Amino acid sequence: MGRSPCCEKAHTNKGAWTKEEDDRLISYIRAHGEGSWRSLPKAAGLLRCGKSCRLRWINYLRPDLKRGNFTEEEDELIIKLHSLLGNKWSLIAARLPGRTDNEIKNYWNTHIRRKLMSRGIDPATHRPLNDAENRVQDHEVQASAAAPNAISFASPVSAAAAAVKQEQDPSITSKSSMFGVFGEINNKDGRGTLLERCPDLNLELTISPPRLNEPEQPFKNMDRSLFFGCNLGMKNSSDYSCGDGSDIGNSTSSGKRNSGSTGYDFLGLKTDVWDYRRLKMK
DNA sequence: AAACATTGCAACCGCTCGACT
DNA sequence: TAGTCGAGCGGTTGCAATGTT
Repeated sequence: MGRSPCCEKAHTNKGAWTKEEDDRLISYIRAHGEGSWRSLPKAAGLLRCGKSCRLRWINYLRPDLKRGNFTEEEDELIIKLHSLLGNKWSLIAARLPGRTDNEIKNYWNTHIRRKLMSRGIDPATHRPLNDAENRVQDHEVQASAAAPNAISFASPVSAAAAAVKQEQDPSITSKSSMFGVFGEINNKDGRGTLLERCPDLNLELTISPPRLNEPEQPFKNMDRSLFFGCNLGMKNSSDYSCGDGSDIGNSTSSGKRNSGSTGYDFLGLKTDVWDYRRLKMK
């Protein structure tokens, strides 16, 4: 038995929204609030899919949206956030009040990409376009790590695939870390590029400790658990080391282990593993 | 003025995840 | 434990607006 469709497609409108539909949606949400998108269209008298209503509200009708052109400051902030987060548009949007993920995504694809290209910067990697030396060879890494030195939120599947690849091919280094933090810090002392690149950027990430009793062998449970173990490429620095989870899976460890500890010390918080899903923007 | 090409963005689609039963 | 639902996300598409020839 398959999952039921989100709406009866035969009886729903598609395409551009009319003024009347907008008014209906606005007045319904004003009266009843957001949520229950599945039942909303019927209750509001709209011949639309609930998903479509949600999108229309979030991306266009919400009263707190900031319309109009992006400012230069917003441009730069988006670039910085993208260099750190990759194509995590919702996370980027969370740092830009009044802007939506869809809007930022479109803006990135139409304006900022071109802007970076004109500066000679690869928008995918945030490195100079002719910086061949820095090209990452592993395809899996390229697909999931939009930005070297960036935190990647690779899927468990691709992470597992990377792990298998790494086991099969020892030449694949920690750059293709299965646990989703890619790239290396290229500073001579091996410290802090990630933070130094954007010293004025306040991400205010809320990081919670890992769940207790996290499975010790993540491979057995990879579809349910993605570990945000990481070394941030700072494997030679005791200041920035943290779990990359590789020892858990008996793979090559690329993280520096704190002596006498059962885990790594990420930002001073000792832990075995991190779950990126618990990383939330304030 | 017309035809064609390009751009920008709203909307859709498919997928994933957490919650619930 | 497995199935289902509701919600959210990122990639892609379609089309109107605009620019160019």
